[in-house]
Amino acid sequence: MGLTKNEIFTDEQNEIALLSKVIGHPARVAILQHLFKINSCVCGDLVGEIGLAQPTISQHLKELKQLGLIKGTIEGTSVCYCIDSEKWLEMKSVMTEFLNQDISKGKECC
Amino acid sequence: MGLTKNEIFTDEQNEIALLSKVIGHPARVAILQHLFKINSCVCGDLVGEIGLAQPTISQHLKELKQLGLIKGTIEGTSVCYCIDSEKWLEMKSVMTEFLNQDISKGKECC
DNA sequence: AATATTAATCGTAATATTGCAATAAATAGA
DNA sequence: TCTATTTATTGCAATATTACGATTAATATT
Repeated sequence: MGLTKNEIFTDEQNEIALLSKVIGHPARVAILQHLFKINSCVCGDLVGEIGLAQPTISQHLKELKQLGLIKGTIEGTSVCYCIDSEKWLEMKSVMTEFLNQDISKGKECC
Repeated sequence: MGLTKNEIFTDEQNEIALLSKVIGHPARVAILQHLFKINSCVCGDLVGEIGLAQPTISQHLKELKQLGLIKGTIEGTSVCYCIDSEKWLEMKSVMTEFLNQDISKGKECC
């Protein structure tokens, strides 16, 4: 089938999965890291920075944008992208809560 | 092509992506949450807990196991699964570092 | 031994993802 | 206006993922 049955899961489970899925590709990780590294917008040099073809980068940017993690501004003939800090903090909060679940040692049986 | 070009990315980028990819499905999120919730091993009732068929659950468990996030112990005719706390903490560390990248407001341009 | 129970594996269908060439769209500059 | 530059979109091929029925494997129970 290839179709995830989202309807049987909670909103929280679906949100965690959706956020993680977008991070789940090294090109998108690289794009985000680059945006953090230059600590500003990137206006055009992403294709040179990451080693993928322009349409491929464009597609990854689209996914990041759709989720709201980055925003783009048209700047003449090029487009400037930067992290949407509000959405980033929201993701950080959701993911941190998930990751911080306690592992109690007492009841282990494996 | 459908084939991720892992070789052009750093080990760190690939690790972050790989970890996130496994979390990137609500069934696997639900399995992990359930393991945390019962705070012990789960021996057999996962198919009833999550609403997916037994082979599907088995497949998701396999992926979680392959990454090392859970471990299973054969217990008679059933199998007990629990979080591998060492691996979980490792993932938490990698993901937290990624998520904690600083968003400096000074140089925004979008 | 025969049967029941449980989980893994196999096979398969449907859908999603990745990547890129070709093309289009939009603006800047000559 | 014409051309160059840059990004988005389209179309397509290859591979991956998701889901499940059928089957297998392994152990428990009778």
